[in-house]
Amino acid sequence: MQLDERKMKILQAIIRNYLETGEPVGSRTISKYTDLNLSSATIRNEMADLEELGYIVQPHTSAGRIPSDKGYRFYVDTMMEDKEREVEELKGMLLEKEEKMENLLKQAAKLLATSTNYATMISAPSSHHNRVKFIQLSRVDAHQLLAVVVAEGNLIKNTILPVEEELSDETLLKLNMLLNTHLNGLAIDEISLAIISVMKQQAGIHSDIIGNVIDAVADTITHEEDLEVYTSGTNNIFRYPELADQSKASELINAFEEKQVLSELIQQNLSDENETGIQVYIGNETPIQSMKDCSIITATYELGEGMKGTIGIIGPKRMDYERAVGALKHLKNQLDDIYKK
Amino acid sequence: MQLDERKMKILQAIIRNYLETGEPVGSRTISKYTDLNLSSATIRNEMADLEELGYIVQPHTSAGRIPSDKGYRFYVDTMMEDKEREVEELKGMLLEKEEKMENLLKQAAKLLATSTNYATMISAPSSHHNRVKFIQLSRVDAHQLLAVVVAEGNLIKNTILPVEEELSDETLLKLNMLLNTHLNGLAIDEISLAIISVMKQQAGIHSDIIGNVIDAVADTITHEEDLEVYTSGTNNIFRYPELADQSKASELINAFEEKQVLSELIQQNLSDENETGIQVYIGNETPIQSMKDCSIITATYELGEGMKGTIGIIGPKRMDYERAVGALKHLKNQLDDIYKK
DNA sequence: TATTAGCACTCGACATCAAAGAGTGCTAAC
DNA sequence: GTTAGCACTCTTTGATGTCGAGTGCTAATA
Repeated sequence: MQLDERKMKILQAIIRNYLETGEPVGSRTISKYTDLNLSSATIRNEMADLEELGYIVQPHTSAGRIPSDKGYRFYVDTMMEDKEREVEELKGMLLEKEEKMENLLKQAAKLLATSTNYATMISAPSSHHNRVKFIQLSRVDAHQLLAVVVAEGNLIKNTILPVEEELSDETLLKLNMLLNTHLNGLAIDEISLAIISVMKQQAGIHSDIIGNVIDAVADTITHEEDLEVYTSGTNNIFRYPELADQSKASELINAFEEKQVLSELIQQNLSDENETGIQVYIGNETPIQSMKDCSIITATYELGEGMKGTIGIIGPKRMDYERAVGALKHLKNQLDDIYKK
Repeated sequence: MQLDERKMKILQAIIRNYLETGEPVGSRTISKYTDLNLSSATIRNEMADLEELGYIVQPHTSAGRIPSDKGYRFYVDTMMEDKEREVEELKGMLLEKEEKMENLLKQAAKLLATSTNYATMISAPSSHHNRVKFIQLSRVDAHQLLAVVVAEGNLIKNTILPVEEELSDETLLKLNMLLNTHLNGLAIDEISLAIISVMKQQAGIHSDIIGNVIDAVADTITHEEDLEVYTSGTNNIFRYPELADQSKASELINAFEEKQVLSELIQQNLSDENETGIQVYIGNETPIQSMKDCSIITATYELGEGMKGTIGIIGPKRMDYERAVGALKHLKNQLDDIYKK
């Protein structure tokens, strides 16, 4: 059995209707809803076929049909091919300038959540492809050194290093030279043990103290930033009865609080990346088990210099995909533009 | 009418029972529960008195009684005076060492949440009483300076400052000297406009650029850190039916996500501070409107050098206060001890 | 052959009703 | 002051019946 044009139309009608109402949709509704001019009986036959093909399911005998994951997938794929509907309203969704990146991200998540009524998340861009621009060791007091590393994107990392013996100004200068000549211009993830050991040799392998300092600086640079993820509008899940029952809500909320869980999503998004930068995961397609009753839309944004982050929408499977994708694109573009200016 | 000893015993029995069961408690239960050897009829009379005094309420006619806020308050106050019950189990609640404060705090919140089954929060200690230890300006490139400030507690702040003209090494050195001589040893919240203007004068008022740099450094130092608050176990609220209905849960979850709201709690806790460092807010006593159906217990911890933070438990009004307070004290002590070592 | 009308059937949603049970307040007796 | 007894109230629970939406199937129709 094939999915002919009429079946497609009917399927689309079913899904559209279900997205709007959230109620299983019956044959009579479709018979009136579409311009196919078919009786409900015919529709019933077609629906039986669509069910057999796996695009729709019946919650129980003698109920209307609702889309299956496969059905949604079909809908999203055909929809995505259509020319994007410009949602006028979304144009008002504008990010304001923010000094700190953290606040910018929080703002973005919040904006997205309020304008879509879904839960949202955003991850801070990762920076391990950035290049080291500047390193400096300075003496805070006799037993403490301060190491500061500046990388592309004005990313600053620093630590206090305890030292057992006070280092002379000369040694410090020498160390600074050494670190800068070897590490400047390297991407953070290019710094290897080999380079570190070369530096140690040049510094004079006999000095443990200096070796420790070099190790500590290298650690500081390469140390993976802790995952920074911000969420907003978590409580929007209560708008959708299919997600709002206690056990599901509890699981979801837990996932939102344990940002660690969301990193799955970020990984997945970055690895699935395509031309548009937009991913749609429906139901069981999602990488996060606790969100299998949800649909997730993610986008990769880029704050320049390879600093890629993920912004996403998490909502019920019957979400307004067009609008959600539109909003996400709109925001992604704004984020991408920020660096260019 | 007075609260004589017998009434007190009955009240305590009612509350204890209600804390355990979460069900309105009737006269017959108390008659058997206590060692007072009174019939249920007598208890009924006493209960009528207690209701008149405002310690207990009836959800509806012909239901048992539940404690009012006033009742809980009485219970907590008398309980707090009692010798603290040592909860054996809590001794296993131990913080592990963590390099980064952020992770330590997250761990503390999580530990507290899992061992109490309530929602928890913790705020990073504020640092504006800390003293400046070390300031350094360095040139990253022709048009960018890096300013690093180290304060007590090895608190590091930094910024990149754009400069229009390249500053000579000499100027930079002079600026470094100036900044250090004037600001070292001052607490962050002691840095005033007066001091800044003195520095500007000494630097040579005619140079706008230098003035701007000084301003920017002062900004960096005094800039209030963004509120850092971590939460854990938010979904524990679903364990308590009285908090788990959709509208309440949604409101609560929103409060937990909008960390800003929790800052109210932190302010309140820091200003109400008493000898024990522990606060209990019951129902309407809480500073956060959306938590008026909850009880909140907060503690002030100190990571040394005046860096005070707040750790708190948010649960239903019928929470196990003794256990919660015990757990909070236990954790507070551990946090306080970390600095001492 | 595809479509449609008709019809019996299924199932959830909802309202109604009765019975059970917990608990009270009051009165009168101890 | 305490208690037994009793009528009364109110919630909870389950059973029952009705309604309506929607189906699948069959037979008639274009």
